[in-house]
Amino acid sequence: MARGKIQMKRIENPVHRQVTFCKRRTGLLKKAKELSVLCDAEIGVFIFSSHGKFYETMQGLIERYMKCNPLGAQTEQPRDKQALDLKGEISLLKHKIDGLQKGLRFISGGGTGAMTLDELNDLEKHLEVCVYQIRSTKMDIMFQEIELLKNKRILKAANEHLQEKIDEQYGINNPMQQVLTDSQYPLWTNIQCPLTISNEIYQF
Amino acid sequence: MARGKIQMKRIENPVHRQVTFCKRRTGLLKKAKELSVLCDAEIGVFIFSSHGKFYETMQGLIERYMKCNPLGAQTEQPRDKQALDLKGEISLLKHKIDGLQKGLRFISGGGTGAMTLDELNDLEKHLEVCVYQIRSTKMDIMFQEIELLKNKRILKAANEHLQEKIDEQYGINNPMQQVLTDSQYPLWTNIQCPLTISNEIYQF
DNA sequence: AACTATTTATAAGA
DNA sequence: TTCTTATAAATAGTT
Repeated sequence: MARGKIQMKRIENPVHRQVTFCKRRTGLLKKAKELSVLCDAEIGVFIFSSHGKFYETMQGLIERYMKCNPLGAQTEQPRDKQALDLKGEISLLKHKIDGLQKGLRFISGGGTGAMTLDELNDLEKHLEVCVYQIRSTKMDIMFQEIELLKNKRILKAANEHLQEKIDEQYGINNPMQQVLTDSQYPLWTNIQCPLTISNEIYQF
Repeated sequence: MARGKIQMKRIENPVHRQVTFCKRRTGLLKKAKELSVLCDAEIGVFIFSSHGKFYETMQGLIERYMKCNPLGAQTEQPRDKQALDLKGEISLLKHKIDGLQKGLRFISGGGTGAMTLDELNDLEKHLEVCVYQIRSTKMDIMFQEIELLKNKRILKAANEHLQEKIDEQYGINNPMQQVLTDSQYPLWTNIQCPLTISNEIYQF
């Protein structure tokens, strides 16, 4: 938009493309923030660069990215920058899910019966995969916790109790570890494992 | 940005705010499209106006909103405009969910164990509510279909078969209708009903 | 919705 | 990345 027009097509020169990406990303986020402030709207933007790097912003979080608002009276101050980023990412995801739910309500409210069963099934399956992935991560964390206990040789009895609980829920012969590391879309359509795992497992 | 600067704060005059919202929304979507085309990036934007109206765009779908791409070789041509809009909304939701999944993978891949169990549980619960809402809509549709069959007095046997199937899955004494119309967040945390319902129910 | 005077964004160069 | 600057684009106020 300056010193000569450019064609609206992919910039082939990788250096130019990267520079333009940087500049325009900043511009887009600024515009999003302005729209949200001026018009009292909720805006979400998420950006994946061609290399897969992930940028995202939503309403209040735009501030952080745009360096206009230094967090202010945040409830807690994580130790390192990575933790801070992850906290931010989690907030972003939650906001995105909220947006998703709004979208769903919009559709359902607009015209009941307008969505076909097949379409609903697709949506459902997508969400199931989301839940499944979260559950996998949860299980990975739980197994890590257990390993930690084992290695430290503390709370031996507690450890056994935990292992027992897991065996109870997932079956002793269930090759859970293998299943959990498969992050691709599963082929089965019925997920029958319990949706939540009691938090008491972490009260030891 | 023209004929005088404006303050970066909420526009109090509702008419001005609405006009600015319209103009800047268009501008934001255009910028998003340009960034995605020029830099080969995946961009998602979703906008809720203060009045709650829902606008959204993601990469390929920006075209439709910006009227740069008249759908082309689409698989089917819905009869009325409303149906077209809903198809669009559905696609948008699917894309958003895809984005969500990418975000999840990004987080899990980045630092395993960096997310706490509690945070994962929160995410999981949110998604469960999403799935639950979809399932509710599915059930509503199924009950409608059954009512239709009843009223038309056709395929009486088939109807009974369908009712049987549903009773089988959800329990004859389960007050499903009442549960389904409650669209607020449920208080229970374990959803144990089957995640999918066989599509054969629609092959009659 | 249009128009247009200005402000803003940004392409190219450093 | 960051800065500069000439120019293209966006848009605030007006019609």
